[in-house]
This record gives sequence, C-alpha cells and structure tokens, in this order.
Amino acid sequence: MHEYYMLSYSEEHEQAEWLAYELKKEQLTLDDRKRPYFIEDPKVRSKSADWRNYKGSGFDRGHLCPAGDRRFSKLAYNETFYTSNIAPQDRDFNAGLWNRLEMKVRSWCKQHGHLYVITGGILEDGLQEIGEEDVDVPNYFYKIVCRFDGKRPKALAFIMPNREFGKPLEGFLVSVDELEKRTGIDFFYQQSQEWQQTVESKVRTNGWDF
DNA sequence: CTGGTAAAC
DNA sequence: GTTTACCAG
Repeated sequence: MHEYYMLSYSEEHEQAEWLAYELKKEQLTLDDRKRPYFIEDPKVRSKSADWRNYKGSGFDRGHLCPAGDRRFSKLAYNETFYTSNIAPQDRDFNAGLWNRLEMKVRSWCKQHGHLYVITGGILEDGLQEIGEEDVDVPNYFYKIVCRFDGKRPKALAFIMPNREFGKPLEGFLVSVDELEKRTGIDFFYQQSQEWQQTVESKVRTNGWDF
C-alpha cells in the first residue's frame, strides 16, 4: 500500500498480480520531473525483483501505474519507479498499444473527473523468464477502468497481448467475468477496505460507451 | 507520452 | 555504480 497506489506482489512471478489506483482530474498535471532509478519496493518484504533482471533481456520495464499519471508530486512520481510497479513488456507494445490505452485513460479522466484503475499482467504457469531472479514475461496484460455514474459503477476491461498489433483499443475489450477467469483474480473480494467501500458491487462491462 | 543507452562523472 | 544527455517509436 503506497501513497498513490496499492498492489499485491507475486513472489513466484516476481511482479504484481494486480495493482490498483485512483486517478483524479486534478492530478493530471504536466510537471516536468527527473526520471529516477528503478529501486526495490521498500514495502515488499520478500524483495521485489532487481531492475538488472531486465537488462539485456530485450524487454521494457513497463510501468503498471504509469509515470504519466503521477506527475503531480515528486513522491507520487518516484513511487512508480519501484520495481514492484513494472513488468517485462515488448517495446513496441509498451510504446504502442499499451501507451495508447494509458493516454485514453487520461482522456476519460479529464471527461469524468475521477476513475479507478486496476491493472497487471496475466500470470500463468510456464511463462518465459528473464534475469537471475526469473521474472516472468506475461503473454497478456489486462486493465480495468471504472467510474461511477451516480451510484452505479461502470467499467471497461481490456486484455491485450504483449506485442504490438496497431489495432484500435476496442478490439481488446472483454467482460470483467472473462477477465476474472483469465487472471484467477476476484476483483471484488481482493480489494482493500477503502476500495470496498467505494466498489459496492461487482463492476460489469458497459460497452464502449463509457 | 513510452522508454533504452552511451558517455561522463 | 550513478547520473546526464541524447535518441527512437
């Protein structure tokens, strides 16, 4: 549990199985910040994987909580450079499809003012591993974006392959039910108390009209 | 924006 | 080993 996001770390896969954060309109600033080093997450007791596992692997250290969403303060920005917040991503995917989704999330946030985001790689058996600590390379990444229309939660869920297709985001929309099956995570019961207060019922896909 | 990396310190 | 400056998608 960090100041500006929370996560559950999988020691087996050496990355977060899920990571959740709130994004508010007023947090979308354009402050210019110096990119820090990736360091171990001080709050992961089992030690989050060292960044050197990624060196020479051919994979990006892809942010789960984007640095671009956390420019409003130095702490918020630097927190995204803990190695608990990154996963191996294909370069073209990270700079392409994944980046376009992150930009779309910021655009939705500007429209609606307040969003909740849950994201991570789909962690399975038999994944490719990199580095001395065997960091798993997910074949797919997912993201749930949720907002509240009055009391009713509205959510969009995505599953994207860890490579670039050049396809529009709509092509990767899925239902939350399917996402739960694929990840093995129950997105209702796994949340913290604070989160549960807000998310009172399971979010359901509501189509592209978000 | 998303990042890597060579060169300098 | 760490930081800066520059580079590409």
